[in-house]
Amino acid sequence: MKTDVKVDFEDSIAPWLGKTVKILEYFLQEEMLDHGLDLSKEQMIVLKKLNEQDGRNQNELAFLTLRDKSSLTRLLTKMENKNYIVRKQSEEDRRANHVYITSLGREIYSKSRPIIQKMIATMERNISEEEIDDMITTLKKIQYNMTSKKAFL
Amino acid sequence: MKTDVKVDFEDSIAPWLGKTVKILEYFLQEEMLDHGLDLSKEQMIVLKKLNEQDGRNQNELAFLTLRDKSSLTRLLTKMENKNYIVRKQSEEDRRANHVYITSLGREIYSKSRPIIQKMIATMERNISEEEIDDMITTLKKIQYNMTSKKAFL
DNA sequence: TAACATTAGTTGCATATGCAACTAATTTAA
DNA sequence: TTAAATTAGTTGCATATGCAACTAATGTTA
Repeated sequence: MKTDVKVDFEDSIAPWLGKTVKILEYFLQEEMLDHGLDLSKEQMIVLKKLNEQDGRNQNELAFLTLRDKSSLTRLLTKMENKNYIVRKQSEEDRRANHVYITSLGREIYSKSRPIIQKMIATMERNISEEEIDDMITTLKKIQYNMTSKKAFL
Repeated sequence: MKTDVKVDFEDSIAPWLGKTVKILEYFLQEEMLDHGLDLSKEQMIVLKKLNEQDGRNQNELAFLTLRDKSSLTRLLTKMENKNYIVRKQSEEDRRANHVYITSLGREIYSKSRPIIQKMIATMERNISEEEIDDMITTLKKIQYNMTSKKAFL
């Protein structure tokens, strides 16, 4: 008989997820500082998305990075001040800005990659590929549960 | 042959973890607002720890909640202003403050519990207990990897 | 016990964040 | 084609956060 949902927060995945992510964030932050990189993890994610596909507009970037558009606005402003990106008003739709990564942005981004790889190598040490795949599968299920409309009925 | 660590960020657990946690945070935030609860998730975690054991000092609370002590200072100040907690200077060590949850704090905390339970029920829907336990096991391994000193050699 | 080191907590400075209200541009409808 | 609705982005206001430098109290040690 295991139809009931666990009642105690402690038994659920939630606090474990939160704690793990926090630990990863601390690791990343510290590594960034140690390497003298003037780049927050949030900015790094934006650079990553732009590196994959340049010229997206802010709406797309906000969606892709799971951020409120106002938060993205300010993030981009800081990145623009550091010359990591540039905004260019779209000619087809003057409300929209295309966002481009600069060569300095690419340089900084490429410097951050080894840090990410080190983090991944560290966290996945002694964990089998199968275990990792299983976890990703479960995470996807959770994401589906949280975002599908039926969940809220 | 699977001794190599995955090189691409996309294949690793990290972004899945980050995204899942963000989605959970959005859910929680929205539910709190909908229920008219003047309580952030961070404040909720503090209340939870105090509800378990009252009178801890700020250092302990910062450690338990994985927060910088300065961040905790400000969190507590806001909570004190809302009369959810009180600080009392320790008589044995006048540098330290004991932190106590008030009756209003307990009331607010108990109102938040159904929200947490709803979140857990939603996220764990159609996920077996075994799957959940496996995930927690893997999360613990990751936490160990990130915090054990050997990881940094 | 006086000098030094450590510890608990606070504050300045910088970053990131969400919601709601807003502007300006574009699209839809009447 | 003009009015209404929608959309992209910005800004005000509030929260939360880390690091480094700081104060005050306690502990250590010479």
